[in-house]
Amino acid sequence: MAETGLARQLLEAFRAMDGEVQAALRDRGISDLRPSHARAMLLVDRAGTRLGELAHRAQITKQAMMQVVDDLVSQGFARRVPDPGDARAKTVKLTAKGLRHRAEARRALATVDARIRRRLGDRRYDALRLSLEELSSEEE
Amino acid sequence: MAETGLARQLLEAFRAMDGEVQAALRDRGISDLRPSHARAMLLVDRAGTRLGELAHRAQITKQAMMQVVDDLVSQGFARRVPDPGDARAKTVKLTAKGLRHRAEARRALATVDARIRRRLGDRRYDALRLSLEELSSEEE
DNA sequence: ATTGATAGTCAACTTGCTTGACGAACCGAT
DNA sequence: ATCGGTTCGTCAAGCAAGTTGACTATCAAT
Repeated sequence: MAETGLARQLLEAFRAMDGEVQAALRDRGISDLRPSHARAMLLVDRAGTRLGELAHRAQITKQAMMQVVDDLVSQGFARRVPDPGDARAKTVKLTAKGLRHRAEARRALATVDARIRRRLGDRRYDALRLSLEELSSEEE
Repeated sequence: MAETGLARQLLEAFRAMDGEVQAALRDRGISDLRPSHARAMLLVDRAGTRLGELAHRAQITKQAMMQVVDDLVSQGFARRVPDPGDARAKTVKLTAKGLRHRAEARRALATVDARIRRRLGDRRYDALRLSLEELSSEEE
């Protein structure tokens, strides 16, 4: 009866999960970090990572990543330090506060993933992951 | 190595598919209809459907659906006709032009879904659908 | 020394939503 | 009959997560 296309179903599933992630973050006392910002923090290396590289990892433009990093910086979770080897570049590093938040965020994300894994069972969860991967990596 | 969370993977898969849908629409000469608007058109009954009902079907607020319908109306794909039985209400109906476009849009969406079904195989496609449904319908 | 690519950034815009506030019409009970 | 609450569409504003375009400073290689 729904006759919903696959695309919409993907979006709905994402939104449902994103809601769960937000709740999981709140449960851990992290209310100042949206899921998207939390996920961005996971991409930052301990030694610092350049903006462009972060953008590449997140599959968004560097300008978009700039705004995310701007937010993280203004919240005191990250700072930009000049790259020693390249005067154009700056590496993004997490502050101590940022690292603490990231640890919690990582756990929150893992919790939600684990909950879903339990809900679907290992076999179906893995199958889902694999199918999604195939959907994403499609170029013609 | 990716260590991407499931949520992000869902979003990426959605974006990939949405891109394919847009391309499929363009291939059929429909460049004035974004995927989201195309999907909204599919929700309109032939006899006309109320705004609130459309919003309910699309799982968005009526205000959000208003904007979609505004667009469709200003593009000449739909019109608002007063509901005979309720002076508050208006039903949204597709124009002839809207119906033609919808037919094409429906084919475009079906084409993409079918392509994915072929790519994954019936078994995996159905499993994917089922898993996604379970992810969406989760309340606690 | 020039020339072209690369890193970050500023600004403006887009898409697909949300929340809040309303007036007009409807409906059920008094 | 009419009052109070609910529902319908709507106006207005704003937000989240992106995009595109233009620009500067630096770098790397000829």
